Amino acid sequence: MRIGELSKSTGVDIETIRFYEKSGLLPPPARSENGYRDYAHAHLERLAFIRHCRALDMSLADVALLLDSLGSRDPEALVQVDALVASQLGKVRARLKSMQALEAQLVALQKRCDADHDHHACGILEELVSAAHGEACACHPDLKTPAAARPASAGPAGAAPRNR
Amino acid sequence: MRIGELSKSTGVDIETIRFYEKSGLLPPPARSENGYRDYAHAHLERLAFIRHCRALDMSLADVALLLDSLGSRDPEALVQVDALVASQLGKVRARLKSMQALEAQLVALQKRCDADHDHHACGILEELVSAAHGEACACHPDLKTPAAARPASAGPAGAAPRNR
DNA sequence: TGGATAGTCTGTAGCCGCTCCAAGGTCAAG
DNA sequence: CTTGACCTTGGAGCGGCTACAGACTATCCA
Repeated sequence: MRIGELSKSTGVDIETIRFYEKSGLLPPPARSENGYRDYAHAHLERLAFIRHCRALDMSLADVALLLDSLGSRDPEALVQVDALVASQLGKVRARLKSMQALEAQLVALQKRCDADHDHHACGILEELVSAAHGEACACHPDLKTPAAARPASAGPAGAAPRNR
Repeated sequence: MRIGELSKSTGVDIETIRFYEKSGLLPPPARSENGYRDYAHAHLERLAFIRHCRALDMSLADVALLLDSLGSRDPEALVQVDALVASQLGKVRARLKSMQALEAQLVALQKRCDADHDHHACGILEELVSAAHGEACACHPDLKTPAAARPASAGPAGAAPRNR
């Protein structure tokens, strides 16, 4: 099975497949005489597994961990799998919460604009500017005091720019 | 106002401030004799504006657009602002939807594991593997046929790995 | 037999939005 | 006079791809 076939049957881009190989997630396949990669069925399975995990928004590092657990008979590995899924769920829920706050903020912003539609200026920009002044704003009431120290880790539910 | 002060009063990391300057979002401030950056109040406002937009999960490119609109009296710019907020809301809602699907999938996965706790193997891994086989799985029923062509743009609600 | 087209190879660079580091300059307090 | 806090520049690194360039191979049709 050549890389194009594998790509088509999994829906994973060719470049991405090679990228997975380079990063050690997908073992290097055999090569046919012409140097083309020659994948076995196991590769397809493994690749599908990877994509399934990625669809669950796991990091590639986490996926690598799972793949290790897959191979081992070690019962401790299974505990790790449990923990990984739980932590993943936690992450997703946290992000979900902040996205919901975000949605509300955007809706507020949009309403503000509709309301001001006949006036001389767009309410949205006014709103964003007044936020910059540190005044209370419809969409971001919790940011009233810009000088306040931010919680060191994991910002408020108000969806701070996500870092790595 | 030196960069440290600005950083403290906005909660924005010093490195990030310099990064914004480099990328043209924050205009280069005056310099005092020793070469230190010397910010005016306008910079603080602009920086707060940027962070507010980032908190709404807008891209820096979008923020740059908004900042342009801020300066101009052009009524067309305001239409653009409208559109930008609307599209942002659309993006957030789409992502929200896929995150919710994702949550459900993870919960299903977790349940599967609890159920199998006394058995010889962890249900989670079995589940993920069976997904790789293309069998129906509790958490990802829409991925039954891996060979099926994927919708070209914007994958199913099932939260495919997000691209740019 | 030749040429077009499609597939594959390697390697490198770019994207976003930061974040961190090294190596040095500047300044106030003790 | 040293210590320590602050500032400067430039460059590299993160994750997870994505997009090249330039070369080779394979397959088709005339």
